[in-house]
Amino acid sequence: MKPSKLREIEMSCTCFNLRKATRAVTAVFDDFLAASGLRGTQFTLLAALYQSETATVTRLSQALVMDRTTLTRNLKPLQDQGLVRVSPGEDRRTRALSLSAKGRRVFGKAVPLWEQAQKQVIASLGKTNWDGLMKHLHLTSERMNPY
Amino acid sequence: MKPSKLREIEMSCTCFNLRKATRAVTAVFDDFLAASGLRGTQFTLLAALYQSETATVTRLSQALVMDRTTLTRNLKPLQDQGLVRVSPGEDRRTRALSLSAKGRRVFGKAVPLWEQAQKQVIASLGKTNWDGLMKHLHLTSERMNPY
DNA sequence: TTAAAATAGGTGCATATACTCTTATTATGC
DNA sequence: GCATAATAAGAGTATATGCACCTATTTTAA
Repeated sequence: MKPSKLREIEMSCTCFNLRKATRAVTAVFDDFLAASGLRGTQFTLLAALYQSETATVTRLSQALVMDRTTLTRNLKPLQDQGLVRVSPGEDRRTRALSLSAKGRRVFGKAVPLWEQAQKQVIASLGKTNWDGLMKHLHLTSERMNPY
Repeated sequence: MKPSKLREIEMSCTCFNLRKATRAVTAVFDDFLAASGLRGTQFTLLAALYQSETATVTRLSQALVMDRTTLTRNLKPLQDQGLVRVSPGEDRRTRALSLSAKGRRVFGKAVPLWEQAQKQVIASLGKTNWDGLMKHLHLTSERMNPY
């Protein structure tokens, strides 16, 4: 295998370059959100639960387009910190997910931090490039997902 | 907090949308590469090691722009499978990383599978959109990374 | 030359991701 | 009404990610 070929793989691999960019952006969000005690991923979960009256694990995982079992694990630390409550659902199979008062408080404090992170990322890229990035990310999620 | 605000967070969060797209694309690559026994991330590591004569953990982590300790953990299963060899380096501090014969063989078999995955992703997005995605990902990595 | 700083690397801990398998419960078809 | 399908969720296992901390070396500077 030629060296040029290998450089091409690194430059052109959609998976690698997505993961690399995700690592970088996640670090920015985690830094800004640190003061709230939340990670970027956790902020998303709280945001999704903030208004929902009817969240269950399966429904939420579908809404966020993530694996159900991944969501279960991601909810664990939020439960442990008392931010998310898990109560009996409509069914004896289902569990209702909701934010606790503390969860709402923490999320409320985190929103301005999230806005700062978002602002910094947009400023770093320039608005036009950021718009382009988001457009392509939305398209990618749409076209890839078998859901 | 208004529902519209929350929907906006989900639609506009750079971190969430990057992670979501990454999950989707990673699944495609992992599926195609499954026959080789490699994950997308592992394929990248083997590609980087394929030609390198002077790889060490730190140098490779810098080349791939990933945390050094993450790389250490990611190399572990490849070592265990006998694909990557770790030998004494120039220093008594450093360790030299290289592909074993088996590692080269497995990587060689995986390349066409990677090409299929890549082709499918490009086809799903359309070449123009894929070009746009990659351009924005490269830009994002450049602008975000403090390295 | 030797104490301090820099470098290379690993571990502990915690979270993020997802496949497979299992259990419990509900819904369906006959 | 009951056997079977489908649904909801958790556990086991494995990889991916990165911070804080630690050890072992090498380099540098006084």
